Amino acid sequence: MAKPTQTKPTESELEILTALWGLGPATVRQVHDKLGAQREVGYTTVLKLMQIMLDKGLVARDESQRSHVYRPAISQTQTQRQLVRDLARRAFGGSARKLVMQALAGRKPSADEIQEIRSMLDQIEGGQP
Amino acid sequence: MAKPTQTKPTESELEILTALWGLGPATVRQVHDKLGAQREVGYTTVLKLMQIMLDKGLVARDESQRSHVYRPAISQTQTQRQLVRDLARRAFGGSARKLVMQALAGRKPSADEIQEIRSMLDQIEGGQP
DNA sequence: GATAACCTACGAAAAATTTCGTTGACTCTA
DNA sequence: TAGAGTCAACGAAATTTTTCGTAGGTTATC
Repeated sequence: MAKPTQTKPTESELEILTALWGLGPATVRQVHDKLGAQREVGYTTVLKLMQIMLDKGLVARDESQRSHVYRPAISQTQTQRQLVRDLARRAFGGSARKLVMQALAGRKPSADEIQEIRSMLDQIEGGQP
Repeated sequence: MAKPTQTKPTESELEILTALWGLGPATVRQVHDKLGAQREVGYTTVLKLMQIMLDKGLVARDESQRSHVYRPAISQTQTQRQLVRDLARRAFGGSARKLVMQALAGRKPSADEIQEIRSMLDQIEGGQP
């Protein structure tokens, strides 16, 4: 059989993954604190979610300490790309281009950011003549 | 009171909205057929969803015909921006820039598309000196 | 060594979302 | 005008996601 088709994280699970990607390996409490900065959420709620994510294979953990240390088990980049593709499909009729346009239009990127994006475009262009 | 904070469409609701934005005013059947091209889904399921969306104010409808004609009641652009912002927050630690980079990297945009994005960047840059 | 603080596990409720069967009515066609 | 096809309404089940209380154990503190 091929790869078991990566489970798509729910919204809450995604928030936790993002926290973990940002923090690196972390305990439930650390994740809870980080999320708490954004919104109200109980400690055991986060714990339970992370246990569920363990089952699903979204995270892994080190149990050698009393406070288990969790880490992401799926690639940040791959997950992000899947999500972008998904949003493009669901809300932009499949067009990632339109999504990008909208993301750019919706903000007011600084000159630096624009420069960065230009570089990326250059790179794409140059890399695939 | 201010605006009632636009209800965030669920995933299914979003697919329907996208269909409606694409089709223009349309009947349940038309939407159902359009969705059916992408995935399996029952007619009454779509009907029910659209009725719920009517309640939520996500769509409006013209009941003067036997087959009611639905149309989106929220702005495509505004909704898309909100969704992008939301995804940026949940999956990219709040950075729309990273989201854009990922969207660009994840595809292989044609030269035309790249050109289009460049133009957009020019416009942004020029418009806000 | 009692008490407080903290941790995991777990069950289960609560809430949100999705799905579909059934009913009663209207419309078209043979 | 009988029958087939279509439609909206609605209730309710099924499923998924989120939330939290409680129990039982470990560690730190007084």
